[in-house]
Amino acid sequence: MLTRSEEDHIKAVYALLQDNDSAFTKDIAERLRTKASSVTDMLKKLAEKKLVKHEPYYGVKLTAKGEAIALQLVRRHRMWETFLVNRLGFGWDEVHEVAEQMEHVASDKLIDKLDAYLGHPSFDPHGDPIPDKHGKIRARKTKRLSTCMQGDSVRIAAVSETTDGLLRLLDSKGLRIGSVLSVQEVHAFDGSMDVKPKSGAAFSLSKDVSHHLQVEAA
Amino acid sequence: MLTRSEEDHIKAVYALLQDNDSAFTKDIAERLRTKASSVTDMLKKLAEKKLVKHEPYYGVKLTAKGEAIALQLVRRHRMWETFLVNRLGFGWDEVHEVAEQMEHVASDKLIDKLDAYLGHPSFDPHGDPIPDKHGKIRARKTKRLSTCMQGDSVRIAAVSETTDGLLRLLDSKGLRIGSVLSVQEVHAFDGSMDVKPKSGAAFSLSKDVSHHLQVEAA
DNA sequence: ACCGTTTATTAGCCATGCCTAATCTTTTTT
DNA sequence: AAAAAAGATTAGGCATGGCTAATAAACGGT
Ligand SMILES: [Mn+2]
Ligand SMILES: [Mn+2]
Ligand SMILES: [Mn+2]
Ligand SMILES: [Mn+2]
Repeated sequence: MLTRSEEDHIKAVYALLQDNDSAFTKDIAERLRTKASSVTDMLKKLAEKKLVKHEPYYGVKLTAKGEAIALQLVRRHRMWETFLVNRLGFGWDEVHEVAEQMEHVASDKLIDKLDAYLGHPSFDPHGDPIPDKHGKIRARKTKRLSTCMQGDSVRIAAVSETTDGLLRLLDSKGLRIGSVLSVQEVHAFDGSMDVKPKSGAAFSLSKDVSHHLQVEAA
Repeated sequence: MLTRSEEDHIKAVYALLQDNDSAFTKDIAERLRTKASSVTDMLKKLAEKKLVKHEPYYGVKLTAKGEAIALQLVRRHRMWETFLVNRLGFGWDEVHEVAEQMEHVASDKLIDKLDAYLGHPSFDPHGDPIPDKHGKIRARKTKRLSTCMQGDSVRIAAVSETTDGLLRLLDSKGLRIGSVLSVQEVHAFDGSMDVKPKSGAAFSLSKDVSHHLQVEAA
């Protein structure tokens, strides 16, 4: 059995490996709001348990076993977020912290039953895919809104960074998963972007925001 | 914020105080599957936090603050059990361990929403009352089936000891919360009891079982 | 009233997970 | 190429929550 801290470290490594092919001590520490030295200690322990491969000074990767655990945690996290939003009526900006705790409840039967109860959802409230019980994730071809060009018409597929501030900002602009936007103009100066929703007036999104929106062709 | 271990100790003290007016180190240790010396350490810590009153060698009681916390934990535990049985379809003999973990998820909003989602249940799947958000428990006048006499007609109100074995035994006899029984005969020799359900043939219950059934007049 | 048994506490140890400060290594800048 | 900066690891310490063994207190039976 893994401790909560071990689980959180594995999940952090997994998350960082989505963007780069090695995860670094400093970034793990930042994600977990802890210190680099603590992370080094934990990486050593996880390496002994054969859950990560740690090349000191050169970063860390997950073993197959470690990745399977990470996927299970991601599954639990996103499943609980879905429950909280779809069943209990939480806002999508309110669920992250609670799911961060619930994901550590250890019971395979619980997650299987929850999965059925929720109707085997494929995506969480932030548009992120929910791995199935074998860890399989449905592949999608998405890109960041910030990489789109003038004239592109796109649908918001997911919000990649789960900070409540960003989610509330999207709420205030009426944006949600599934919203369709056309890119009117991209400003070279600050990377901001003018977009127009299907119905309603165009408005501007900062690069900070567009960078965190995953979109697919509409 | 309390740790999981602190919470479990407070809950154990609360549970023991239901039967006696002081809780003892040995019994707390037994309930938590830990050692008496570990309990002593924890009681000292909880006493410093003003959650218990500990008279060394003479047992421990809860302060008002401690009791409020215990009631909140009991509320969470029973609420999650209700969710697991009523919504996810778990058997009443399968939920204790999982609820033991879920009760430590700290979020008042979560429990309030869950309460509403479940329709403000007053009792958990074992017939135990669920404290309301202020810690109020609906009082009932119940007694152990083992104290009943020949001729008494009673309704099963709660199963006081939550061990899966007992629950499965009750399942096998077709007994559940709300079942009505009449006491046919009490055998002095072993304290066993012949009971007859509303419909069906009479059968015998050992004292071990009747001791753990809380009943009310039918 | 005493003695043995039960129960509780204390003393001392250990693993875990965190920290700061000191010491590498690697990378970047000059 | 050397110096500086950034990043990582190691060394050493601390709080938590366990444990066993030793000791102390309370209780029950004679
Ligand atoms: Mn977590
Ligand atoms: Mn999410
Ligand atoms: Mn618990
Ligand atoms: Mn219960």
